[in-house]
Amino acid sequence: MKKDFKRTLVTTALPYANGPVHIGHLAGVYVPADIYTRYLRLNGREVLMIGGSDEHGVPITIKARREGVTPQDIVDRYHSIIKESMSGLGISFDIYSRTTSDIHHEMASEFFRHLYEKGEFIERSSKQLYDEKAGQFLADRYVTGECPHCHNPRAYGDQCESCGTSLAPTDLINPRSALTDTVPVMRDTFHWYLPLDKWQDYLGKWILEGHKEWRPNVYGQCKSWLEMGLQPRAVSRDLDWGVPVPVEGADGKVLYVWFDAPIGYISNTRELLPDSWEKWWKDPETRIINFIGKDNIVFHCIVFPAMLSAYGDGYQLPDNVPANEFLNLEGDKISTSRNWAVWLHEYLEDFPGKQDVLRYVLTANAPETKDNDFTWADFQARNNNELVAILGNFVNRALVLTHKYFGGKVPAPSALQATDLDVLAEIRALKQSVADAIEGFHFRDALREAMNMARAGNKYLQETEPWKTAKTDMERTATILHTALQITASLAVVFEPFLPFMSEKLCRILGLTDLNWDMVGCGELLSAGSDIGEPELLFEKIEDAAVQAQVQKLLDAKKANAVAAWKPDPQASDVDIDTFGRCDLRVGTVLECERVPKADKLLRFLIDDGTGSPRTIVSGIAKYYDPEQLRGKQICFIANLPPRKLRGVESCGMILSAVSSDGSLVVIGPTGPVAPGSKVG
RNA sequence: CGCGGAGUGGAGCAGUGGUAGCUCGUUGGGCUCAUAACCCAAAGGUCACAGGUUCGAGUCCUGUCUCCGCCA
Repeated sequence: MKKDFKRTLVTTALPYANGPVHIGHLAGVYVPADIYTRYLRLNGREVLMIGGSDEHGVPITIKARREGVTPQDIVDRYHSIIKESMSGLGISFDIYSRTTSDIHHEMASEFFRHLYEKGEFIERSSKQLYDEKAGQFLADRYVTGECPHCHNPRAYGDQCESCGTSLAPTDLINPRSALTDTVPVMRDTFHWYLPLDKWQDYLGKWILEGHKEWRPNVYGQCKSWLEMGLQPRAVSRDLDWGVPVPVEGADGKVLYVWFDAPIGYISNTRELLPDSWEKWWKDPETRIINFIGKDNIVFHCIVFPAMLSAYGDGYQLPDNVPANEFLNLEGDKISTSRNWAVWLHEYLEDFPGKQDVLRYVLTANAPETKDNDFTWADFQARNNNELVAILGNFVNRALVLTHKYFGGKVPAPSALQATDLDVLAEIRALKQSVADAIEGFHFRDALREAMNMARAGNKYLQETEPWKTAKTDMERTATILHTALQITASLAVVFEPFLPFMSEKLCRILGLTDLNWDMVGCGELLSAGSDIGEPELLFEKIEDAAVQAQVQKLLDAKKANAVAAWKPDPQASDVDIDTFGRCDLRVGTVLECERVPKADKLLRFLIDDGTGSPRTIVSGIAKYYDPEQLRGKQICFIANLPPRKLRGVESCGMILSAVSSDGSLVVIGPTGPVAPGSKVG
């Protein structure tokens, strides 16, 4: 830290309350923020960790409409899931509140009014598309239509995902509302804008000159925005869900969710500390750190600082904004709407008592410099090969040996040898590395250095071999185990920010209380003669079946989602009766059916088509039917397709089948018996 | 199209001018206190591609390709 601040305020991006929290949120924001906060507390620093749900905005109203409930129902549901699951993972918020609270509405409202009265806003009118059936204005992305450039029929009002062009909703050909699929109309409206351009020089100097130490992704994106030139940004919306705009003539208008959400950091602080909240926001001795994901960079580095500066009254700007990149899942990007995610509340149910495993994996593989991938195979490997094999095993070795040779009491050491002094010195050096890494927001490095302490412990036992000295020299054995136990105690402390559940358990076994960072590396943490509890395993192996079940769960979810999203193909263009009549459709009886050798998908049929000479048809449906299932059945086929060779077998016609929403396939046949060769039409 | 980030041994990731690293996996050896765990050693990379600057480039410059974000 460049400057010696008195206290630190840690804020965490407010999760949007239209769904539960998943591993992407955790790896990006909450786990690193929690490590940082716990570390500061362990150092006896004055620190607050502020969190809460972001409960306004259009997507919540849409979800509510789809489910036929109120927006309040939606946010109540997800707020409690999020709050409970965060607590279950040991994310140690000092407060986790919500933006629908009275105090937040009051605070956000007052914030707007103050800026309004100071003349910090400009008012602008505009034309915007309006959905008459839904009775609301449409955000850009809720208008779809044909792209004027590439004529993709499913372009969004902000961008065409087919050709990548940025669009305005009014550019679209045949625009439709994504809410009701009706044709929107143009209406006049007006909004208040925060003129960011007014803060261009101030923010530019603050970031580009004052905060070169910010992460490259954060600094780079700010630089880019500043160089393009800041533009006024709307801070209100035409919507009935949110904080009402508190001025005359603003009926039907609410604060834009991005305006009110960051104020949530302040109102939540105030809710926690009604009398002393101000020193956390307005005292230059307070260091503010915003933990966020990369999608939030401009709001936290440009928009919110501009809001705070416009307000004045001593509000402090963040000292750092450590933004992480994104975490992918099994090679695909995490998506709430596609249900491609590992949900925290489900993880806690599926893996009870394994909170630290998730914390460990998400930290060890945190997307600090680029998008990273979470896989269940990696989750299992890190648990089994690192937590169990390295950390758990070292602690277990030390505890078991103590019970075996010294009846569960910390043995008194004699003179320490070079090996003993070396390993303790190494622990102290690693402690410093961990501290430096955490203070520099390099949590992945910090965790690795902490694990190196356990590695050093294993190496120490390997080199000193107390199980051998126990046969000849109990005094030496006592010294070795005394040292090994001190290392174990150091691990209990150093891992507290990362793996708080393991730390608590180990402290209980060791009888360690009142943890403090200074305890790490101390050679006399556990005094000779004190009792050590029965050894318990800190981590246990995770079997293949458990992770396979998780992978299967993901695949099932993906499939279920595809089924839910399935719609029949649109009707094809008209065809005249003569064209149709030229298709010779007939019924046949399956005489023989067998797999085509060396072809996974093909079945070879011999069909009685009434002509007396059986017809051969090859069909690519072997994945859906066993040959026996179709023998003797009657099926429909097209008789007059030109013969075609498939895997060397000549196929005379095509068997008709239907593909269902879940991708399954069913062969089409008559509902009652008919003569082979009967025409279909 | 624009802007920012990223592309490194089998996997996941560090590394911003000077002999290419870490964790896991693999192979060989050692140990046996420990959850078949631990310790040692080895194999394995044209650092996306093509040019350029430099005595020297994963690292700087130019171009190309691919992925992610800027829209909740």
